[in-house]
Order: sequence, then C-alpha cells, then structure tokens
Amino acid sequence: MSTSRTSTPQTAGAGARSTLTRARVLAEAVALADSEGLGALTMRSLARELGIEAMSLYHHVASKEDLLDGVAEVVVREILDAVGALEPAPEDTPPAEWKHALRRRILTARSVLLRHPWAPSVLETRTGFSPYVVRYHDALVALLHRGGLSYDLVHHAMHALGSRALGFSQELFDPGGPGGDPAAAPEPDDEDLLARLTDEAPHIVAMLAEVAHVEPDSTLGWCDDQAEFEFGLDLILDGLERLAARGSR
Amino acid sequence: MSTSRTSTPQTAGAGARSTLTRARVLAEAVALADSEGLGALTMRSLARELGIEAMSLYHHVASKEDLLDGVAEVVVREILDAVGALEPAPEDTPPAEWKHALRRRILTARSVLLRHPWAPSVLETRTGFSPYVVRYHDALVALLHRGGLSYDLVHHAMHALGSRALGFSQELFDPGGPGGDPAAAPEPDDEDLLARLTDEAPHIVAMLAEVAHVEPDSTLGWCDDQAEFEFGLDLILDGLERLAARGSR
DNA sequence: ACCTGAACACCGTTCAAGT
DNA sequence: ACCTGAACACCGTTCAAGT
Repeated sequence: MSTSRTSTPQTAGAGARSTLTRARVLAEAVALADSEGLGALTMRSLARELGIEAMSLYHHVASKEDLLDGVAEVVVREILDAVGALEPAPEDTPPAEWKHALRRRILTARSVLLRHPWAPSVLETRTGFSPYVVRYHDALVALLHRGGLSYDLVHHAMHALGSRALGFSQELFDPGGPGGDPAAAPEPDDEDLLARLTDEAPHIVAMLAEVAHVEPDSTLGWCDDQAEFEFGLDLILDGLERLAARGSR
Repeated sequence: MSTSRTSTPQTAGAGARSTLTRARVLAEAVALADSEGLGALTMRSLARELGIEAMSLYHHVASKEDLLDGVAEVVVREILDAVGALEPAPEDTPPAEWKHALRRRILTARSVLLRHPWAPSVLETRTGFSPYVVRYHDALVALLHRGGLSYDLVHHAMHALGSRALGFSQELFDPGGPGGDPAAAPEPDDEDLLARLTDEAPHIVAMLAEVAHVEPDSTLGWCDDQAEFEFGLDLILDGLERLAARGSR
C-alpha cells in the first residue's frame, strides 16, 4: 500500500511521473522496505510503486545490488544527519568525554535503525566501502583518538564494536529484533515450545524463570532489546576505558 | 566439483543411489556450500550433485527453508562435537575457571565455523529454536551459573555475547571474514581505494598507517580476524568477570 | 535521453503421474 | 514409498525497439 500514486501532481492520463531520479528511486525503495519488508522489495514491485516499468529502473540503478547499495546509503545518511544534530557538536565535546560522546552517537544510530528494521540485514551484506559508512566510522575513530586512545587501541575498539558501532547487534534468539524480518517472526506458541525447552535447555529455562518480567508459562517474554544492547555496549566501552587508562594499552 | 558420483558403490547404469536420506541430503548441501559457496546451493544444483531430480528432494526436506534449517543443524552439531571433545570435560572444570572454559568453548566453535565460512549467514537467518543451538547455549548458561554468576548476570552475558557465543562476529569492513561470501570479496584495488579513503576517512587512514603490519600503500592490509575476535571476546569476558566479582551485580 | 515490451535464464514449488 | 516430468509463478536482467 502506498500513496505514491497521488503524492505528486501529474498530467492527466499517462503514468509519467514528474521525473524519475536515482534519489526518488532509492527513497521509494526505502519506503517499500519499511512498509512491506525487505522481501517485498523487488525490481518489479518497486517499479509498480513508482508507476513505471521494471526495466526503466535500470536507467537510475545499475543492478539490484546497486539498488541495495543505494538503499544502505540512504539509511546511513539518515544516521549521519541524526548524529550530526547532536548537541554539543562532536568537535566541541571535551576529549575526556569520548566515552559518553561515543555512546550517544551509537545509541542515536540505533534509534534510526529502529525505524528501518530491515536495514541491518542490508548493511551486513554490503561488501564495498560505502562513503557514508566510512565517514561515520571515521568520525568515531577521530573521537576516540582525540580522547587519548592510541591508534592501536582505537583499532581494536572498532573491531570489538563491529556492527554495534552502527547501532545493531547479532542476537541469535531475537527474531523480532532489529535484524529480523517481521513477517518471519514466529508466534511463540508457548505450550509446546516451553515443554521442548524444558527438556533441551533446563538451565536457560531456569534462568528465564528468574529473570523474565513476565511469567515464563504465560509468554516466553522476549527480552528488552534496548536494555541488553546498552548493557553489551557499556561492557565494551567500560573495558576500553579501563585499557585506555592503563596507559593506552 | 564433487566426488559424490563415485563415493559410494552403486548398481551399474542408472542414477539410483544407495538410498537417499535426509542426513545424506544435508551432508551434500554442506559440502556444496563449502566448495561452491552458499549462492550455489539451490534445490536444482543440490539434486544434480546427488544424481537425482530436484523434486525428489522434497521427500526428505519440506522446503528450501527447511533445508537451510537442517544445514545449520549439521554445522552446530559439528560445533557440539568439537566442544564436547574438549578436555577436561565441562562438568569437571572447576567452577571458578568458568571464564577460561567459556573462552575455550567459543574459540572452538569459531574454529569449526572457519571451515564453513558461509555458515554465519545461514545461522543469522534461522529464526526458530534449533535444538542444537539451544543445547549449545544451555551449556554456556550452565557453565556461567555454576561459575557463580547470578542468572541475571548470565542473562545479560548471553545477550552481550550475541553471535560471538557461537564463534562469529559482525565485521562491517571484513568482506573476506567468516561471514563473507568468498565470491563477493572485492579486490582491494589499492590505488583508487586508498585515494578515496584518504579524502573520506583521514583518521582511519592515519590509524591504519600506524597499526597495519604492511605498508598501507602496498595493500590495505586486512586485519587479523582471529586476534581481533579474541580481543573483543576478552573485553566482554573480562567485563563480566569484574561484574561477577562485584557481587553478582 | 529516457522508457518500454517481449524474451531469457534462472529460482522454489505444485501437481498429476509414474514405479 | 519414493521418484519423476511438465508446468506455474515468480526472480533479475538482456536486447531490440520505440518516443
């Protein structure tokens, strides 16, 4: 479902739209993935949404792969905008506050990704050096180095953060999380699943019984993604801080 | 390329193989992904490899999705076998050594995944609760809890580890890493790339110039995946240890 | 220059039919 | 019961042709 049909004025009958640009193609692709999921983003469906024939897309995009590159770029640019709007500006933050500044940037990036739950799986598969991704990471490197961390430690830090630097993490048991396809999220189907888990994973069940906010037999109680993300992030940031204090490692 | 054609005796002419089982289908799927990459694993190519018609696969596998579930299961079972062979056995390790025991298990899991570079991208997309994945994580939970960590801290720990618990991590700039498709790994194309990066990412370039073992203008010098994985893992494990010492948090 | 229709070489999968 | 061939509904993409 989309309002693209009527969102811009056009000459009466034919399907010709104002003028197609790469930017409009990418924006529509993002909108389509937002509303229908990444699986629904095909060259044909995207063209339909734009009131155009599939083959016309190839005038603005070299291939499906290039389309996904562009889509990733749009999302990361959105992150850069959000992060750039932070106060105080990164250059004005006292170097010693690198940890809080980094934390804030990463959580801001995450808040953008929460609006595009499909984005992590696209970002994961981009192998090239997208200019905006590089620029984002370069700013993080600058922040850490200005904070007094040696380049050696900064390098380790970037690896340790991994995709967390962009605000998402790999949660193997979190089908509803930022990386998951909403359509693929299974109904917890509590009764059977819990019985199975009690057999196969008694310790996990015991853990969840103690930890989960809800009773484990009512729903399985998906965990608080945001809180767990921050826990893991802080674990890493605190560790880095400790290493930095220990004489730039 | 595969030796499956002659790997088992068979009656002279026809394509009928000993007898097809789900296990044999899955084993061949893993072998195919190992040798040709995940992209080359299609129902048709797998059938061809087995000397069979594509539709016959549906007698042993409900769908492609089910095939991938099974393939993931094979890999995780391989991890469980490798981890089970560790000495001393997990139940016999002194509880206080939970950190080293956990570290060893995770690095063992990683060594298995290094033999199946495509496996992380399959594991990432499994949304169900695979019995073997659950069992593996249950053992980790038991290890941590026996080590004296509260279930609350163990729960945070599992989230913080994320996919790292199974031995892989999300490296956005590591196309050749465990998560990458070898076919998609780009030639570093040093000249242009470095020029571009010097513009877009001066701090990253400065960092790499200081850190990389090789000169940055000869090759970009991909980082030491194993060392960086261990750095990040230890950062998390040390942090957990500190929290545990601080009175089970 | 931009857009199109028909066609190609793939997918996963259904279905009725063979043994 | 297990396996098959033809066919269906999709993909991304090529190509020659339209304006």
